[in-house]
Amino acid sequence: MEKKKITFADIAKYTNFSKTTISRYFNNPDSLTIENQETIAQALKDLNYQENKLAKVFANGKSEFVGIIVPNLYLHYYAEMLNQILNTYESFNYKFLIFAGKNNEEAERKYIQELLAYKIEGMVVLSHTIPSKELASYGVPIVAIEREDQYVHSVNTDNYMGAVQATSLLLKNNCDVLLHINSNVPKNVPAFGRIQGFLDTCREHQANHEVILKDLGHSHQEIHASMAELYQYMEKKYPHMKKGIFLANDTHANSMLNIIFREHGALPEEYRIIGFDDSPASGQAIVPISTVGQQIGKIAREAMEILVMLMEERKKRRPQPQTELIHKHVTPILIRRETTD
Amino acid sequence: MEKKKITFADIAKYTNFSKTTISRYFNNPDSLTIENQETIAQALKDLNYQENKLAKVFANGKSEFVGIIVPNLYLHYYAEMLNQILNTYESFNYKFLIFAGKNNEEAERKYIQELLAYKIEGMVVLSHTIPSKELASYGVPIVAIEREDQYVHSVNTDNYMGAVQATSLLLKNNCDVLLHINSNVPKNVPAFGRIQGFLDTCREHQANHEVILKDLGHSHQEIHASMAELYQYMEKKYPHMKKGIFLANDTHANSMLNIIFREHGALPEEYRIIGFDDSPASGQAIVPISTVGQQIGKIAREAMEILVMLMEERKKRRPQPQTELIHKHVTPILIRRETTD
DNA sequence: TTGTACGCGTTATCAC
DNA sequence: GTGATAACGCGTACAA
Repeated sequence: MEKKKITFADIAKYTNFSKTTISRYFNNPDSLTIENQETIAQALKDLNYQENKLAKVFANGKSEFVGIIVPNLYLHYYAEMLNQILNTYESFNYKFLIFAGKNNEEAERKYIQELLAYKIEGMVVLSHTIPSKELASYGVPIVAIEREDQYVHSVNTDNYMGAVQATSLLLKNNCDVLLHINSNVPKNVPAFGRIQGFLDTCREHQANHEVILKDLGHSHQEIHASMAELYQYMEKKYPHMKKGIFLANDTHANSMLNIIFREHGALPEEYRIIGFDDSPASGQAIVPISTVGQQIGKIAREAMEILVMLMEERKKRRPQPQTELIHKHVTPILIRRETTD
Repeated sequence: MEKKKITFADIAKYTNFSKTTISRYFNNPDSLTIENQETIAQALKDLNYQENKLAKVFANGKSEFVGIIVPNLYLHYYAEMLNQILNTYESFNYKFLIFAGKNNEEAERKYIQELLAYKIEGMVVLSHTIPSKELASYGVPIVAIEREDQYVHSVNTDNYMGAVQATSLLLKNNCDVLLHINSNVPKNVPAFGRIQGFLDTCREHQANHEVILKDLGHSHQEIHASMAELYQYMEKKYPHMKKGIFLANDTHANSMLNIIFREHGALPEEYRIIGFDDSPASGQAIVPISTVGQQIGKIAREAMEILVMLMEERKKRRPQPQTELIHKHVTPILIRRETTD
């Protein structure tokens, strides 16, 4: 194990060049003769040089770090989003410093301070706890994904359109009554569009409908219990009617499907179900569940493209600060499987 | 937006102390009088000082960075492991630089070079592509999780014990034949223990058994098709016998369960099923699936504890290099749900 | 095309 | 208890 690390000074001594020339070899190789390039290349091998980006960053101020704050990685949605963001490394070469939030403002503030201390050039925020107004005040380019975004740039799924598609599909299935089951989503988060899209579509088509908003719990057990209760409710309130249920996500949809399926030994014609997210749960359910597929890869890429643009602009000698906020929407894709006709 | 960043020099000027004293305020505050501490604290607020860890790291060489290489975040297992590792930040204060591998040796080598360039103090490797011998040669403390680990420290689930527990449960269920379905796991990766544990337990109890090792595919469709085929195979080969099936993971188990359930409208007594991992899929299946629960949180913590120990040792003036490899095993927990009696 | 000298923001080593 | 000064490894005018 080589204990002493090789620096430009060592290479310079070894090749009889100056440190500057070594530096140029890395940053502007064309300014050296081919011969000298080869000399240095050989020296790097001989000495087994290991580049030191920290020193480089320290000298030129470009850390190439992007900070990410996710609420958790338990939900497939966040894990996959992180995955897709990490994959942009190949295109943009930014490195990612990641913190998993704990639904705790103070903790997340600490994370942000830590990120700033490491001189991140930008930040992608998926966590919901800290208001966008505060985020915007940190003086670092920020792109939010699927959260309240009044004061920061953002990329979101077009939740409204997704809901319209889902609801329309249920209408085409000739359902007698349409139900939307969701939690009490605040109006200022993008996911609220799922409720609004459902309502508008139902009203437009003068369809019999009901929106059920309540805390459905977080653990699987709680969700399952909520769904069981709602099933009983629907059975009583809408007997012998074809019920089209649009659930807020695939986990909920799967839970509801399981309850119905076990009750009937199959999914009866009387129930049509559609979820949201296209999470693995939907495809691997006892009956593959129709869903609205978020284009996670596209969202991640758009977010990074905006962030990179902002970060690059900032590094210019005379930066033109982006004045208007960018709020990009990515249209989700309706995925028809077996829980709808 | 404060454009000019405040440095120790600014604070020193503002307070009429020297830079050294400012540094001491952060690293050894007790060496200052209370009075002076307060003076400096006030100055920090007045000037809105933002610490610069990069400069600190550059000066003292302790980056507090740990590199992580995961194969992907699509599988819940890796996502949750990453989650748990990230959570150790609260305890150890190490920051994580993360790369998602692409099953591509060259790409992962590039990632490792990048990590080394950022002067990571240690590395947690979950990816399988690069041999442990090469990993060990990079001169950085490394802990592997659930992968080939001949030349590096590691923390793994006790796969053998997990398989013994699963198989024993099937035996207690009075199955006439025991089947283990898995892919062709190499002998040198920890997961091979699942096969060995199954075999040893069956032999010990002189139970009728069969191990089916084949490529089951990676996409949900492929897996589903493989399972459908295996179901037909079992129906023919073991008619009217009570079949106890131990599957390599919960995704496979869920797929097999769905096939059986749809065929019979329920899970017949003739089939008993157990998976591995305790992934959400197992609990949320049409019939909650018995499984062997990996203690992901515990594994993550043990891995970081070992890594931290190694990293701290290395920072001492006269480090005592750890000579023997540590291979820690974490016992999994049998989770009995409804697919076994 | 190549070299000199200094700056980046902190810590470490001596002094006082 | 406090201060001056030299590292740390690289980039970057400015010179040659």
